[in-house]
Amino acid sequence: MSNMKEKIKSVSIELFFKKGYFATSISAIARGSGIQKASIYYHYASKEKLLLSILKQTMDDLTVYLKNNISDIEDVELRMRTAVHGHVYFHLDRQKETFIANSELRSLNLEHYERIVKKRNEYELIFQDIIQEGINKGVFPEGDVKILLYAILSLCITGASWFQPSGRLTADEVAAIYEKFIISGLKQGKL
Amino acid sequence: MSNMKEKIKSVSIELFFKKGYFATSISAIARGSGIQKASIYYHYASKEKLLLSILKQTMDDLTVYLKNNISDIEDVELRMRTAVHGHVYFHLDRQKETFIANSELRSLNLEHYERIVKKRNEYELIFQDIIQEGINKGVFPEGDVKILLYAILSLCITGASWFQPSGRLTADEVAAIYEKFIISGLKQGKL
DNA sequence: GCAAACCTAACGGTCGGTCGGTCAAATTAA
DNA sequence: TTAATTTGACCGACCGACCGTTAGGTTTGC
Repeated sequence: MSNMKEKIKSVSIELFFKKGYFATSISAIARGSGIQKASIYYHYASKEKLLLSILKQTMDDLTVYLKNNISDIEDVELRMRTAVHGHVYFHLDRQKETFIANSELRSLNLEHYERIVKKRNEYELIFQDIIQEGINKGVFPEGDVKILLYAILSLCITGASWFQPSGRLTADEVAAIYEKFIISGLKQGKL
Repeated sequence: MSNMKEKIKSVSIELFFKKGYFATSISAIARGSGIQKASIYYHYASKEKLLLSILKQTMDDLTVYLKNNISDIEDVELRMRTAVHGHVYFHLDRQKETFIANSELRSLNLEHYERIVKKRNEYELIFQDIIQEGINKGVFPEGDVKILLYAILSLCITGASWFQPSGRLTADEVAAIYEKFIISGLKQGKL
């Protein structure tokens, strides 16, 4: 993997995050990368393939990260805590990519869209299984698993949109706050 | 206000919601409205003014709705409950406009952007005041007001992105669930 | 000397926006 | 009451700018 290919990707992440996919031109990406726009096509077949490559990598990294985090944790509550913490942390740590992954899905064509959604579903299923197991074992009270799932995931995801790395709280601190908040909510009572 | 002007706006909301602002062309809006694209400019001075008009109206309606809801409620906890419930309900009831208002802010130029952000800040301040008053009066425990605020607002807002009006839950039911969840979280303990 | 990495130049197409004109309905003037 | 004029709503044709993309030539490092 050449340096320039990575450079183009990181410049694209910056611009897609700030302006959005459609509002970002290939020329702007080229300008930011210090090359001519035609040269982009030596590294990426099309603008959409460039976006796809960002989304694909982000989703893959996210899933691997989650699996590694919870793989050898037996206790359901602790597994949930760890999963939430990691979820938040990843979304804050890689704020721009995850924001793009959530806002530019619709910019993909149908085939690519379905490829990414499939990955996202696999990721969500891991969370859903933990919640369900928690309910089955009586650790969490009965509740609407789907609503719980979406509430948890979206709460953490939007955290990424206001979080400022230079702010007074670190990603780990925010993750800890959210972890506590969500576990409280989960154990609180019927949602 | 002519019929066609409203028609153009509602078609735009539909398209901006589905495809995004930049991915929606004036031609497409015209096609959906049953007129030629030149005629759009009889009703709106530019594409961006059209977007601005949607965002402006949505934000104004949202603020009026909130103020009306909580105006004569003395008890802080009840005021917070009502505010949250109304916030969620509005975002579900007018799902598409609120989604656009949150995703297409960056599509505005600086001047228009600041106009809308100012409105949003006013809205958020109402919430923040309720939280702060609750803390002052000891109804809610000490906590980071800003983080609480953003957690609450964003949780409700993202609800609008997965909510399906034809689904098994009504907007009011979802609002009730979120209301309970958030109040629990607020009263739970230090965030 | 060869291939990877980059360039210049240009392509067709679409974009937001403008222009002058049409045409029925409303308004005014006779 | 009718003729003349204005107005509101819209259209078809067109503009320059910019878009993503391609073709083909040039440089650079091994």
